[in-house]
Order: sequence, then structure tokens, then C-alpha cells
Amino acid sequence: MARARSEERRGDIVRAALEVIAERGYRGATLGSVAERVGLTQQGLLHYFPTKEALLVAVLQERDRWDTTGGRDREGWRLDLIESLVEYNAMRPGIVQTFSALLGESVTDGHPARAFFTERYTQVRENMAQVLRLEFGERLGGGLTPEQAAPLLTAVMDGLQYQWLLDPASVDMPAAFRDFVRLLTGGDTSGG
Amino acid sequence: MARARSEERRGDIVRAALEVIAERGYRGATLGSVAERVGLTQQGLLHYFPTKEALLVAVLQERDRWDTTGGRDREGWRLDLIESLVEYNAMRPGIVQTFSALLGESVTDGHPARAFFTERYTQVRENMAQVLRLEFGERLGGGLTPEQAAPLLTAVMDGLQYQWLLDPASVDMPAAFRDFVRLLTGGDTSGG
DNA sequence: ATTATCTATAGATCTATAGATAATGC
DNA sequence: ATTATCTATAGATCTATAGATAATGC
Repeated sequence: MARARSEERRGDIVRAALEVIAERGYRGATLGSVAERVGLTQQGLLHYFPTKEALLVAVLQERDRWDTTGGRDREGWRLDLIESLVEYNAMRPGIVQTFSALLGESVTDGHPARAFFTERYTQVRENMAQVLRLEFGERLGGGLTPEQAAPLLTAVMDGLQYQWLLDPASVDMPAAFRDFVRLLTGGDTSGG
Repeated sequence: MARARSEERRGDIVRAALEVIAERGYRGATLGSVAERVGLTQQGLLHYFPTKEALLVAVLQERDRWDTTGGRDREGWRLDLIESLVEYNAMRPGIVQTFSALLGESVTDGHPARAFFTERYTQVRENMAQVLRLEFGERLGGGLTPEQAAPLLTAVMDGLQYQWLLDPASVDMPAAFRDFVRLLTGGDTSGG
């Protein structure tokens, strides 16, 4: 019972942290504001996560559960599932904002999420290359190899997220992503 | 004399701010650390920029001078100049880091750079569409219109910057960008 | 015993204001 | 007069530690 109650509490705290980080970034997020959101004092929160960085680690692990694109054991990805993921993301601006803010911060010197993102992107590029190879073989549109296309596919996903977060009315993220996939897979070149 | 000296000082301060923001982001950048870098006290710096936000505004204006891709009066851009810009960026990780960190932060609620980036991306997409139209007409690879391709081109530039900043040894940013341009312009599809 | 929370608080910072001092430019 | 800087400091925060209190689980 106690264990289960405790795990629940930790989950609540991580969810609150996701929200606060979306609103203010990790540096701007205070333990007090996360604690308040779950009805605890700041010191009460530290009982569950002994430091602010420990809470960040839990948040990053949550990301891996939520979006397994970077997962090592995910062989089952196909390009249309990635399109679906982008569509799903378009319905969850909060969570997209959390991780876009974290990615942005992570490039600063010595940021505690830096190693996480570096490793994650290495893995994501490998997985994307594998997905592309399995689905389209050695050559894609423009004569690109899967390894050449993988960082582009990844970049488009991230870059579109920023444009979309800044101006959702002007950027149709899923449609733009599908446009890119069409381009990549050497879709119709003739035009309408 | 005094005017000239003062402008110099302001320029020094903005350059120092670019560095500190690259290292810690805007929220993490303190006026004291910027001031120290130019040999002033924090209060001395406030003589030139009365608030932290005023300094940020100057930093964002500096971006517009440095990278005029978003400029309203830039009709002279061509795709190969944008490729050159990416190559140039690859030699300036510091400045790329500054603006990647700022972009990441800017998606958080009420961030003082948010309006700047929102407007800037609207302008950048328009400029990119114009460049693509002038150079390649109404249809690009995959049958995309210039307006469809513009957000993708923009997204690839930004997305590649994050991957490159996190792991410069693994991501050849200029080469990847050229790959994308080749893809976009319907380059060789036959493969090697 | 262990777990969950709280109050109190140390120790660091941070931005911004007030007001002094010295130098420069009419 | 104006400009450039400085010292002093108010007023807010922030993270993390110490230690108390109450409840839960052997």
C-alpha cells in the first residue's frame, strides 16, 4: 500500500514538473511551484526527489516512456507510425513544449539534460535510418542513403515543433511532416 | 567622442551577453556575469541597459544584423547563399548556441523573446518561399509548392543545429543541409 | 522502523533602485 | 549638464539541510 501510494505521488510530482517546465523551462521551474501543484511544500517534495536534478532525471525517463522513438528495443517502427506520432503530438502542445524547452536548454554548457539528449539523438538517428532502410531500401529521394536521410527526418520533426509552438495557427505540423515524408520517399515529382 | 565611446561599450556588453546566454541561456544569464566580462559592475551595466530585458532586446537585434535571412528587405537571397550561411554557422558554434538556446526558451509561457521569434519565423518562411519560387518555380521535389517547402527548409536548418550542437563529431551540419537541398530541388533520384 | 510532511532556516543569488563621485562637453 | 561608474542595499527568490511530528507496517 505504502509503496503504491508513494509511486502514485511520485507520478503526480513528475506530471506537475512536466507542466511547470513547459511553462518556464527547467532553470525557471522552481521546486516550490512544482510542489504547490501537487499540494506539498517544497520540502515535502524533496522527500520524493532529493534534488532538483533527480526530478529532472525522472522527467527525462518519462519522455522515454511517452515517445519511444529513441528506444533501443523498438524495431517495430514504421514511417506511418512516425507520422501518427506527429499527429498525436499536435494534440499535446504541453508535452511538446516541455521537451522543446528542455532540448533548447540542453545545448547550454554543462546542462544536466545534455548527455541525455546527445545519446538520445544518436539513438534516434540510428532508429530512423533503420526504419527508412527497412521500408525503402538503400536509396531514397534525391539519391540519399538512409543514414543521410535520418538526421534530416529528425531535424524536421524538431524544427517543425518550434515553428508550431510559436505559431500553431500558421503551421500545420502534421501536414508539413507528411509533405516531408512524401519528399523523402521520392513521391510524385510531376506536380499538379 | 562620448557617443562613440558609449556605442562601443554597448557593443561590448551585447557581445558579452551573447556569450553568457550561449553558456547558460537567458534565464540563467545574470547581469553580474555579463558585466564582469566587460569589466563593469552589475550596476554599471544597468547604466547602458536599464533592465535585463532591454539587454535581451539588443541581443535579438544583433541577431537580425548577423543573420539577415529573416530580413524584410532581403530580396537577394538564393539557395546557395543559404547553404553558405549554414557553412558559416558551422564555424561559429557560440553564436548558434546562443540563438538555439533562446529559441528553446522562447516557447515557454510569456518569454520575452517569444513575440520576436514568432514574427521572425513568419518572415523567414515567407522569404524562403520566395527564394524557392524565384529559383525553382511552382513545383519542387515531391510536387511541393514553395509555401509547403519553406517551413521544411526552415525546420531542417534549426533541427540540424540542435543535433550538431549536441554532437558536432557525429553530425556534419553543412553536408546534411546540402543533402536536404538536393532532395528539395528534385536532384538525382537514381542513386549511385 | 520507516514513511510522509511540516516548520525553520542557512546560505546563495538576483534584479533593480538610490545616491555618491569623478570626468567630459558645452 | 551629462555621462560613466561605483558602493550600499532593499526586496525577492531558490535550493537544500536539520530536525520535529504523526501515521503506517512489522
